[in-house]
Amino acid sequence: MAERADAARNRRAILRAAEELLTAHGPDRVSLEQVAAAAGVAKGTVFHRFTNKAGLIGALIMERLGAFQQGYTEGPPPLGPGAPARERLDAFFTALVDLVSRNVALMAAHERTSGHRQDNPIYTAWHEHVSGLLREARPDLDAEALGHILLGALHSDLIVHMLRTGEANRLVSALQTVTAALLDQPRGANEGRAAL
Amino acid sequence: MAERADAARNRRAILRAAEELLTAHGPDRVSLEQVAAAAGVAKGTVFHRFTNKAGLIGALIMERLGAFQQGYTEGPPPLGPGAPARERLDAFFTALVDLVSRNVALMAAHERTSGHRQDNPIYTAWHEHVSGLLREARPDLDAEALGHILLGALHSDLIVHMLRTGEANRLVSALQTVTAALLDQPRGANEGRAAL
Amino acid sequence: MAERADAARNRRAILRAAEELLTAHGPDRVSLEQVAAAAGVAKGTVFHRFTNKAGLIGALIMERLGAFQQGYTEGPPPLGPGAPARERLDAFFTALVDLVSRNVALMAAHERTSGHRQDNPIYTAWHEHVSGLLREARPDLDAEALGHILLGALHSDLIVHMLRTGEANRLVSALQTVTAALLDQPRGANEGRAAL
Amino acid sequence: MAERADAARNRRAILRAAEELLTAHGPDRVSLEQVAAAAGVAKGTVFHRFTNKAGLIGALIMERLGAFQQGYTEGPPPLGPGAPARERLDAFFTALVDLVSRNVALMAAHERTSGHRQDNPIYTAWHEHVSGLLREARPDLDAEALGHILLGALHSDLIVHMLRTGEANRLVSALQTVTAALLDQPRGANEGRAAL
DNA sequence: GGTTAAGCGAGACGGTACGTCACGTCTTCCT
DNA sequence: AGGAAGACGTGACGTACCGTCTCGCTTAACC
Repeated sequence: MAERADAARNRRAILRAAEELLTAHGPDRVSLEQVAAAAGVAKGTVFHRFTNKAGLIGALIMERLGAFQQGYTEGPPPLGPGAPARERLDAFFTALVDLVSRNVALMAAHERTSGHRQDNPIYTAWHEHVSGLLREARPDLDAEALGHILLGALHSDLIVHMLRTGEANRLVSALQTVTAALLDQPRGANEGRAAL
Repeated sequence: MAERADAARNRRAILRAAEELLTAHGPDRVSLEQVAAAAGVAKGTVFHRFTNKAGLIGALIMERLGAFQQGYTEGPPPLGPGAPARERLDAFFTALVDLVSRNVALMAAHERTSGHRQDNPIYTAWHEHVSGLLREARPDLDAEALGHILLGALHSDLIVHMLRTGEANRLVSALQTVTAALLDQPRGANEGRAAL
Repeated sequence: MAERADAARNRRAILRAAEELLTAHGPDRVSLEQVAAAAGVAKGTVFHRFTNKAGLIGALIMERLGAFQQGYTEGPPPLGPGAPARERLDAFFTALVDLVSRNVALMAAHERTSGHRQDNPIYTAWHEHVSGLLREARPDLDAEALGHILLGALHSDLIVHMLRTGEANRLVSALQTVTAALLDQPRGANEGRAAL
Repeated sequence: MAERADAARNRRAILRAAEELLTAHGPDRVSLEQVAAAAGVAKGTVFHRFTNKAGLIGALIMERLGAFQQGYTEGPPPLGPGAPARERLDAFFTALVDLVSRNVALMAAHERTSGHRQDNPIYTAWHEHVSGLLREARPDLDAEALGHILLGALHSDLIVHMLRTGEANRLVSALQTVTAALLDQPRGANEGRAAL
């Protein structure tokens, strides 16, 4: 059955109210009752729709980041397919740091309320993308583990820390430094040490 | 006045009880009332001693990680001073991943209950150590940002993820791959791209 | 238009399910959703048919007590017309206590969910019957008020209490004692005190 | 430990607020949250103190009816000891109808939210009083059952019904008619019929 | 026997109150 | 006098139920 008209209206109202309150005060200072009140809706409705606070924040995140998914899978190069791996990685991190920066509050809320990052479908997609590109350029490296390390730089804590001094671009540069170093590294240079 | 005997006894009892319960069930599933009960103490005592849940977990962490501090600042090489930067970094990450792995539950609890990582004295010390060594070996790189990225790999989420498949050593290897790549990278190789 | 076949089938199924659940667990422990499920029907159907919980229980009561109505208005003596008032009253209370005893759970449910007893058509009919007979035998008494008092003995609480010890017949006896005392009382014996 | 000062203050505030709201709107139209708000207290406090709505109303009833207990057990005749049973019964019902009339709303609330009347300590005390006096005057009757019947007249529904027309005194008169009839009835008059 | 519109069934939905839980505080008692 | 004890106040959470609403289906009456 299609979503009822009033349901859709309330869904939007709740998301908008949640977005505003969460970005303004942070997830722990906002109760779902406040969200409900701000949306002009009863508390039960919020739970009915989004199960709990994590669900609500998750839906918000999806709304924000869902569109980005397309950009790096189907969009034009250098973000999308068609460019060499290194350039796609650089573009990906640039775009991602930017995206996360613009949604820090929500991301932080999400990290606090959700479980393991690695169980999150969005993170999983990002990781597959990054490790795929790494593997493409350097099949001899442990792309999976390296992917996790690189994406670790996108924890909201760190982003906030860098944003405080207005130096988010340093983070991008550093990430690009790392990828460059990895892709340029002579093959087998690290062989003997992996056994440690 | 020195700490009274009963106070010290209770302090220890609370820490032991908290440790056991937290590692068993995670921070959100354990109330301080349970901790108090398990320690054979009243709730007020727990708060009197540790202020709140974050304080209690912080004390536990300190107890566990405090000793390690000495190892990398004053201990014997390659962890302590005396070895080349790269070896010290390798040793540091090896030891740290091991340490965190053995205390994953507590670390996760700490991450959930504390504020920004970057405001935490332990993290700060780690970061100063890592970025110091990086700077020593490669003064031309942004050691500070790179330090944060490398330490990002020690988020409990990721450790847990790697431990699930018993592959924590892959994480160590990957970290060493990254440091090796960074330290071996031709100077200035990344210059032009940082401006992106 | 006559009631549709499926509608009739569902109506019966709902009544049967409601009856069973209500007598088993009491009205507050049974949701209409449970009733619907037990009847193999959607919740909306229950509301469509019976408006609300009070309506459903009311319908059940009607089903049970409706037949009795005939007994005391048109049936054979001593319950029906033809016998002296005292005997009819005795027969009425005997029959009524028995009837209520056999439907205690439903009666209790009904009392809880309906409004004032005195607004209920069934109760009204009972009261008119009883006060009519009283007035017939003793026009000098306040038959209306006495009728309410006598019928007060049929509150489910009291019936349950008496049934617990298997002494419902004591209640019948006591009621008959009261009616006998009232009808035998010398006229005007109470006159002076009513002014109190 | 004695009740803390703030606890006592809150207890009183809650009772006052509950009293006012309940008598004004009835129990089903008043939420404990409203009571809490009106009392200037958090919802949790109300539950902490009174467990649930039934508990709160029960406490209110106790407060109102507790004092009356003394009147008929230790007070001056004709209510208290010293007068003949019949006069004490008359006085008791007169006083009780008056008391209930003045607290109809609360009594109705109590009946709706509590369980069986017969399990209620106040009702039990009333019943023991009434049946004791009946037994004293007429040991040959079933004082226990008759006591329940007489007290049945004090159901709030009936009181409300009588109050509607300003005829609560008719109820008192009728009750006195019944007791007079019972006490005056020739001994053994009802013998043969009890076997029915 | 096919058509159709009114009644009916289904269950998602909005709303309200409830009771629970854990936190952190406060007073009081004990050592 | 400092520490321990636990009653207390607080507010968010998630649950349960009610009654409503919309939409799709069925069925019985009519062509």
